[in-house]
Amino acid sequence: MSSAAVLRTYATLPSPSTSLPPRVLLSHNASTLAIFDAYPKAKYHFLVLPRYPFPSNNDPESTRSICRLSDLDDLRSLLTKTTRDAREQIVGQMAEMAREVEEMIRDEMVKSEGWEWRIDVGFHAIPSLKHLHLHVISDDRLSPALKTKKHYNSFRPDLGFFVSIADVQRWILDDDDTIRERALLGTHSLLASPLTCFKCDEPHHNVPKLKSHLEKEFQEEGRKALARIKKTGRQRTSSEEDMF
DNA sequence: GTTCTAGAAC
DNA sequence: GTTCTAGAAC
Repeated sequence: MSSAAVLRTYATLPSPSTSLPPRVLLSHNASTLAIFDAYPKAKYHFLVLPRYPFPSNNDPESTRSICRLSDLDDLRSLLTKTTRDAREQIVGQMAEMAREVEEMIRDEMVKSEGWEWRIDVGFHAIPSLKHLHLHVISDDRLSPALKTKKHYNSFRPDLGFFVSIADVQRWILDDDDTIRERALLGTHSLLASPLTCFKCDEPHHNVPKLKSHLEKEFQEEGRKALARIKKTGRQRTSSEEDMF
């Protein structure tokens, strides 16, 4: 399947685990699905989708939905069309599933590479696929499917096109329309921003050169992390541990 | 979102 | 001459 509606198809399945193969479905619960991104833009890249009908936290068994299907088109419609209570529940459930996915990714990182690296969790301001989806993506950005400047810039954590889940949760708490409107101003033109490394700001002439630089960044991070683990027995400092 | 490919960039 | 990008088609 490869239409723009594929995510919506997944999100409306009454029984995801019997309809989707394990190479597509990572996990699910009453309100959300976690799936493998079909064209991963990093070593680890998953999507978290709200299911429809979306059940209320107060009545998880009910088949009644707390929002309309069209309210789940994208981040903008979630933030502008749903009730405050509904969007709080939807984003809250998505964030919870994203945390579970992060845990699975960290386990895999330790198994495969022996160290853990950053994971970014956020939405695209202007998505190409219909149905709200939250990206959970490792910050190596090393993948054969990452081919264009657009791909790369759409996941830059600092550009405004990729909107972190933390920002979205803050807007919902503040419940301020002006903040929300300003925050959703991410435009397509951002994707034409110059190619620079989001870790060290170094500019690069084209995507292949950027990709070999990212490979170097990853190797170097790994070298440092493994050295620290060897020396201290753990990767993070005690103050960093408190954040997890 | 991807694939294909013409022509720009080098 | 080859590599790479970006717009059209899907």
